[in-house]
Amino acid sequence: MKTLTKEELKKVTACKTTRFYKKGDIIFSENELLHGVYCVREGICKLTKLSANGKDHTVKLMGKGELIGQRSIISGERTNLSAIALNDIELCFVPKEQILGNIMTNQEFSFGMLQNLAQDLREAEDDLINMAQKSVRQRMAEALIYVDKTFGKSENGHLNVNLSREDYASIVGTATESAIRILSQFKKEGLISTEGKMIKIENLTDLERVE
Amino acid sequence: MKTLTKEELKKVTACKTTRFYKKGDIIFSENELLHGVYCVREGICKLTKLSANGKDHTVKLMGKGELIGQRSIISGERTNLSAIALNDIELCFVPKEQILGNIMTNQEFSFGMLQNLAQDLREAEDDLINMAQKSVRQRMAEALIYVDKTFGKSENGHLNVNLSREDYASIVGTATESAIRILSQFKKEGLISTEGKMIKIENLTDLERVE
DNA sequence: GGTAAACTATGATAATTGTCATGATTTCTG
DNA sequence: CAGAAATCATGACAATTATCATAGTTTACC
Repeated sequence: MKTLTKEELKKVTACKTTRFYKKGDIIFSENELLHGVYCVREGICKLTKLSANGKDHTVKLMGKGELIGQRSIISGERTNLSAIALNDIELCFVPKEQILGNIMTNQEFSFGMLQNLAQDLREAEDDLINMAQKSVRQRMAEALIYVDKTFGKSENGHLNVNLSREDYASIVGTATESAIRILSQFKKEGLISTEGKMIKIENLTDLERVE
Repeated sequence: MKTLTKEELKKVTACKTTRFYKKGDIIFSENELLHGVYCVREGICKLTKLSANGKDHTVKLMGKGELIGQRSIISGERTNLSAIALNDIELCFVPKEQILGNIMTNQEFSFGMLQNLAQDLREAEDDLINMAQKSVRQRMAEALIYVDKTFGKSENGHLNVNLSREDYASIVGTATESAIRILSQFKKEGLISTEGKMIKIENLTDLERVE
């Protein structure tokens, strides 16, 4: 957004609206036509896809400042993922006309968008390869590290984002029971500790070494 | 490329060069800085990533008309994948200055690029979810259908692209032995037939239904 | 055309992960 | 605060997939 001129920014500000969602609310579902993009102001949401067996897989967690729905707006296709609030969140909605207009008239904005997508693509490819080549145990360790690095921890050291075991299973791509089992193992091994559903990383170095 | 003006096209044509590679040749490796993008003129190549255990995973097969390396050029990062020729191929190389120049001056070209990346991103996300949620058997069936749909078959019905069992294993994300076993099963079930390493799809309908 | 190298095939077995069942905790809500 | 609902935990077992071993086939090349 920082690539827009003052004039353009004024227009965007004029037409953007703020929306609030509660934990568990669906921002949009798979196979919808979006009318704009969302930017996360506060809170966290997940992008997921439902599978045939009723489970869903979490492709990405989105935090403050991240754009949701840009891919669909650019390609003009329906959404391939759904977006669901993981806690109470505040989004700012910008109509697609605004986005597409700026893309066609402001090269810098357009290039910024290109870089965003390039980054997302790289991440998706890396995730694909992790999924293909790493064990559930290793992917779980990486998921914990990812949540830690991306969303930080509170004063007492617990991960800021409170995900259920089911959420972790959905990120890692495994059964909920397997996720629980592995987290229990990590606890026994002293890699993490838990307090209710809150998780604290106790030994990052060894967690990074998990194989 | 069709979004360029005559003038711009003339410039691209002036600086582009044609390169030939033999089967197995490395076009570029992981973690390289690219000086331009490649467009496939003839033949097929694969984009792969090596894992810790020495196996590699194939992210995508690239055929005639497809662009390679655009992500790296746009993000300015090193490559995350390597590109390897699957048969004798002809590529046309365009220096990055040309591409970046056109992105900054031609909105239509830039938008076309955006749509390319959006498409790639969608495919990568879909692949990721397939990897997470489908069985090896199902992914193998889909790989065969993909190769059939994308690269077609010869007069006698065999798949045009001749991939080794190891190549299939790398696409599906499994051990070579598992890939061989599953193809043998498919053969017994009458879904496919083979002649040497050439594969013919005998029953597409049932292959699509594999679970 | 023969030989080495690469690839395909298949069995036996082990490791990983999923599924089902059941109970303990925690969290939510009135 | 109590009861219900959701979540977490763990065992037993089944299914899937990987690994190792070994042999047959095809392909490439001198």
